[in-house]
Amino acid sequence: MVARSSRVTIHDVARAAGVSVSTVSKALNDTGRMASETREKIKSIAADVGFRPNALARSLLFNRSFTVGLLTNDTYGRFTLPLMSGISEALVDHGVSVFLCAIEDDPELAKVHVDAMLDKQVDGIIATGKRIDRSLPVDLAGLPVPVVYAFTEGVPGSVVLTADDADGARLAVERLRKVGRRKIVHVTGPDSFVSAVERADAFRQAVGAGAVVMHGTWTEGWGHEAVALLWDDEKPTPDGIFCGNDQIARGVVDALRERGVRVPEDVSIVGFDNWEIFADQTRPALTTVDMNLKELGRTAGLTILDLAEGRSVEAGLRKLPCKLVVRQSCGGDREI
Amino acid sequence: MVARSSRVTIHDVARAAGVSVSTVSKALNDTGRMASETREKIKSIAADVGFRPNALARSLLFNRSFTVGLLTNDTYGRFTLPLMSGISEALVDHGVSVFLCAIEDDPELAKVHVDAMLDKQVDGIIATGKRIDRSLPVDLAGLPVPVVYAFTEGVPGSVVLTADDADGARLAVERLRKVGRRKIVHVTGPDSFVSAVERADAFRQAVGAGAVVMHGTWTEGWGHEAVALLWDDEKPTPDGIFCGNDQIARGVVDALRERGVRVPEDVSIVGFDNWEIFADQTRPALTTVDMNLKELGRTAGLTILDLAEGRSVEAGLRKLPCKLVVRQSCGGDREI
DNA sequence: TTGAAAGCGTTACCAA
DNA sequence: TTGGTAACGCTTTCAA
Repeated sequence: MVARSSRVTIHDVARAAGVSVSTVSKALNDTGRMASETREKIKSIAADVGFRPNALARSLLFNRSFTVGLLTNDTYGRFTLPLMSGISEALVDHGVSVFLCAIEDDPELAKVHVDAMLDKQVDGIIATGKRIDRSLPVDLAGLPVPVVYAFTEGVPGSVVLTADDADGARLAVERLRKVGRRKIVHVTGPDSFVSAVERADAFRQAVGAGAVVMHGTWTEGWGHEAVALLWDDEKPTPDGIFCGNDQIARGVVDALRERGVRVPEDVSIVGFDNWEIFADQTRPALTTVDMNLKELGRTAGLTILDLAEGRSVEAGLRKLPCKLVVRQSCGGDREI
Repeated sequence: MVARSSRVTIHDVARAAGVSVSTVSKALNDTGRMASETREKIKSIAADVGFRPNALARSLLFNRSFTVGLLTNDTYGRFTLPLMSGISEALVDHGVSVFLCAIEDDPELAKVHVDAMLDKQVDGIIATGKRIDRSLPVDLAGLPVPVVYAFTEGVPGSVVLTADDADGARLAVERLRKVGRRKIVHVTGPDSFVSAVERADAFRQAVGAGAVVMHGTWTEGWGHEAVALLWDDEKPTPDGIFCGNDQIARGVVDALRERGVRVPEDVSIVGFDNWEIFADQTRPALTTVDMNLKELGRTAGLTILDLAEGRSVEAGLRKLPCKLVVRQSCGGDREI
């Protein structure tokens, strides 16, 4: 047995207006030719009875569901949420909604979700994760819908969007230089992360000969440890530290305070990520690199839309610029 | 003009199997009567050609989209993500997908999203937010689909799910008592939050006469300040502090360390939220109350499903129990 | 045991 | 200017 809808259909509008269903359709969609009087009358009646077309029926007809899937294994949502927000913002104007699927690192679960999305005829899938050099635990190649990878590894020949790590590193060094820092070191995460390596390379290039890069973990603890290594040494201490993320920066700032080293008077600190919960609560608040994840999301959304609507998009890795968010940890925030 | 699907339809299966469309449907759905040989043969052919029924078509027919909407104004996702994860986990087994809509505090945007969800015939809507005593900027009453409120204020007569704040407070005090603490104070957020008040009331009841509750902001800074107030006083200092969230707890722990007060040897600390990024990184790691948001999400998902499938659900506010996550800041983690 | 036909709600084509 | 009809992909009823 088939359930009955309790909602207002186009038939109801047609009956109320005393015209045919096709006339109503044409009136509401501003298609076809008809007396503008009739059109207006129908529109007003439709509004009165609260008619809204059933998107499922239209989707079936157009073979477009106005729906995209967002697949993520970033459980904690550090990257997914801003991305999601950008995607949604870009697509809502086009009437497109977003299915969010959290797949952890479970290939089975991932497959279930992908199948569910395909069954529901999503117009495209955006894949995202925690790092650019790891792929999701599911093969998205050869799907009957377009796929865009954002902040996760894509298959060869696919469209991949990510933040420009080198650009971020350059922004950080540039800022440290601008406030007069000359002995700058980089304290960052493991060199098994492509992001860490790209930032480190750009850092070395910007700082020049003798650039010091310290790889560790992405934690506050490593920030403390790095400060101990730098200050318990005989060598001269740095006057600027570029940290690979805001957690490390937080650790560095706390460790320096405990040693009586003033931030930003004695040492300037720049973080990475602009994770506001850390950046704002650190004393002093962190000047940090923002990866523009929301903008990345917006771009991903528009790209998947282009693809879904048959416009061609250049394949390959596209790096979007970062921006620097100035707070107090670097100094110069008042003068500049 | 109407676009053509490039996917395998039931017609393709019928053609390949040399039977009619209706026979294929019956075979695959295990309905109707037919030679089990035929049925198996059709099933195998369907699998071979990779047939998956178009969910849109079925939805249109059944008037069930196997889709629910999750509406949130919790931009930062502190509460939304675990909730979402629970919802998704509970519903994926039922073939239900989740539309996530972030609406900030924009009523216009909220309406756009709600309309989009209704157009897409969602089977129900779960509304969630940042606090139980504020409602979303959109009226969800009188919608043609069921609504469940989770962690946000609902309209009278609706189904509202939330964490049991009093239970959380009791768990915290119980733990502090268990490790031998006798002079316990509660440092928490503003008394304009119902959650803060409910926890404080339960705290007072558990601790008894002379219970000290200090209201402030939900920040690390307030944690520092509270410690200053408590320790710069002439009065005897507490040996246990129950904090209203993990950020306050972090501030308290840091402030105590700076004063040379040992945690947990001299003072035991219990936080609230189990926000892992704070709880884990605090030294010592925080023993804290977990609101079981994932479980709350699971319950919300199953509840909306009940409603969508016509089963009746008791209206009103339902409080789900919290749990204590033991780390090192309270002590007793090894003995007990 | 199988298949033709109607119908879910909508849009588009063509005839009136 | 308007309306009948077919079609989107599927399930179900009813007839063969």
